[in-house]
Amino acid sequence: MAVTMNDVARAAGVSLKTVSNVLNDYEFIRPATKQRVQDAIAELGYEANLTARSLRSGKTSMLGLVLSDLSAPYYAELASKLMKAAAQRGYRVLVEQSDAEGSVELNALQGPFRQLTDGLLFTPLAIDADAVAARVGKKPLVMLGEHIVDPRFDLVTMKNREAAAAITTHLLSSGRRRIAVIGAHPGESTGSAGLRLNGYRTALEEAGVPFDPALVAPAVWRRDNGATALAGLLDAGVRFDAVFGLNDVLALGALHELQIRGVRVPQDVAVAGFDDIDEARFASPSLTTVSPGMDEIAERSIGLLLDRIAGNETAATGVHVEAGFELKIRESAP
Amino acid sequence: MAVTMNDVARAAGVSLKTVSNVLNDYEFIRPATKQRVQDAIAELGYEANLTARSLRSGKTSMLGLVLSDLSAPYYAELASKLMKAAAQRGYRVLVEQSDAEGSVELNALQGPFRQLTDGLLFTPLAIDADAVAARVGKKPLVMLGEHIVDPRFDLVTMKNREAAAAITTHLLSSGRRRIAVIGAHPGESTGSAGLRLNGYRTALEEAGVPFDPALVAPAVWRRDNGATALAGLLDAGVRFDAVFGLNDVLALGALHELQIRGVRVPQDVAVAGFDDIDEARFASPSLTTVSPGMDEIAERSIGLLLDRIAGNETAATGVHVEAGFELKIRESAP
DNA sequence: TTTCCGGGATACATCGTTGCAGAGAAAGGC
DNA sequence: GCCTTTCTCTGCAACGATGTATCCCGGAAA
Repeated sequence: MAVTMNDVARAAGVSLKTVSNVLNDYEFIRPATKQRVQDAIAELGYEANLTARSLRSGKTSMLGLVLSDLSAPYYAELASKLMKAAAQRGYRVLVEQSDAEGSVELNALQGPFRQLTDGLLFTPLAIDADAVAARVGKKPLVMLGEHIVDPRFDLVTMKNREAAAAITTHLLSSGRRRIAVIGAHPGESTGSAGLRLNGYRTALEEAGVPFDPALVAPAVWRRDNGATALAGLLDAGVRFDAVFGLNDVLALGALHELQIRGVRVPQDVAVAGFDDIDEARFASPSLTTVSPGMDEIAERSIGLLLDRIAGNETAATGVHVEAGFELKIRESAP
Repeated sequence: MAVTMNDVARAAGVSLKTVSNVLNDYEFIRPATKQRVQDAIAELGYEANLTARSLRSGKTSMLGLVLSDLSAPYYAELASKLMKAAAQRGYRVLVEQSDAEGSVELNALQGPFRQLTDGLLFTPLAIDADAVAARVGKKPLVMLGEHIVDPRFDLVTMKNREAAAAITTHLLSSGRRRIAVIGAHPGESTGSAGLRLNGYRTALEEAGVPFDPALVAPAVWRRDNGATALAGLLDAGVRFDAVFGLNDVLALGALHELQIRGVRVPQDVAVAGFDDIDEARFASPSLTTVSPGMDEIAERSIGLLLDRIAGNETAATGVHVEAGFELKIRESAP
């Protein structure tokens, strides 16, 4: 049996509630009493039972993080930073992998997962705003990413359009004119893929370069798909002098395929990505990409969520935060 | 207020305890009663309160996973697989990042983190077996990795020595004679670094190739350190025709540095790694490495831990499991 | 001296479950 | 027809903490 508050109370010769008061920094306790209780706690090695505390208080000190796949480098790095930011403020993060399955996402909103957490960081991929709205209870929820942009929800995101436009402009300014895009999600206009593609088109337009749909290859955002999508373009005889992978793993997969085929990077084809995962810096050649301000995203989203939980943030409508971005010009597209 | 068992009981016209019995699949309930309770549950949208259940039962249905850094690809992939394996059996995984800090590791063994979980998957890096033994309570703990190999603890690991020897032999068999090693941890003999280095030396010995300490570069296992360590060797004028990174990110960092310096891989220098992270397949050139059976490790460690929790595994001494390995011969060292 | 006030401590109920013990009814054995 | 066993369901206590209400006491005010 573990040591309980009762044991401490007995040892200190005070009531149960006084021990509780000491632990919760209640204002009016005589210093001597407080000391006695603290000594007893130290002596017995008492540790508060978090489960009991949760039951009574209704708080768990855990935040939920729903994402598709923790093994994707972007999510792994993000999760790591979120956990550190949360830990600094006394919270833990419980991760749920959805595999982009709608059913999992829905369950995360109302099932046991929700119960275990005081608030949710949610990266929806399969469900839409109304589905979320219908199921989200009164517990705070902050959207991450851009699949759902809706005034009803708090949102922390990045400048997808602007950053994609900036990197496209960079490619254009180095003389590239036929820039293939890998990782489009046809029909999508709000998600990351849609916004980044939009940024790409905006940049082309500004530069007066015509948009060629043949250059756009759809792909689910995984490394292997980056390679196959690029292979598809080459095999179809599409000609291009640059590749913009809508995220880094796609770009790296494409880079790999180019090198297999003996296409020189950046001489024959320049390659750019998006995310600036650790790996991008050390690819061969190193990958030109966009750093979307992951540190800022982690800090702000944890901050916003905790403000909602504490009731410090009271905006009736969703707060939208956009982190800044930074181009990382490297060897693959100088 | 959420719907409680009491509400369900009232709605179904049975006692609180009967509802509990239905939920816990108690044997002796009339089908009609069971049905009535289930209907009431469905109608009211009742969901069991996990916190209350935990308090009463002493189980949380969560497993703890302690590792140094979730953003390291190997750990990210492992965590992802562990979470999936656990989810299949009705458990969640709560991750704690230790940053290889002893204090964090110790706290994970006894603090709140331990309380929140029914069992621990532990990758110790900073503390030793006695420190663990002194603090580990009665809750099950399974060691992952090889920093601590001790008959007192359950352990799921990989064939570090054998696999490292196999890949070294592969390099030797392709004619390489001076194989640099990156990522050694001086003075360590039991951890992954120590065992893999040991395997390397064994293979050299068997092949009758002399061991040259100058070829061994220490490095903490991160990509950037792989690059700097390799640069150090080159700058020191050490000559070699192959590089064995003790894990993949080290090898990839080294690969990057080689390419910056214009060293051709594999023509001038072959490169091999260890872990077979997703990235290895798509590096340029693709990375020869060892797949350490991560799926098996994930399955077996979750299985073992849950067996301990359920009391199905009763061996008084630690159970040691070693997953099989497989060489992945790719372009960087054909 | 009495009254009032606020600091300092306490008792009790409560959060929503599950374990234990037991009650009542039906079924089986002689 | 009685006793035992099996089934079905119930009530109460308990898990370990916190919120509310209350009580006691010493000093200030009347």
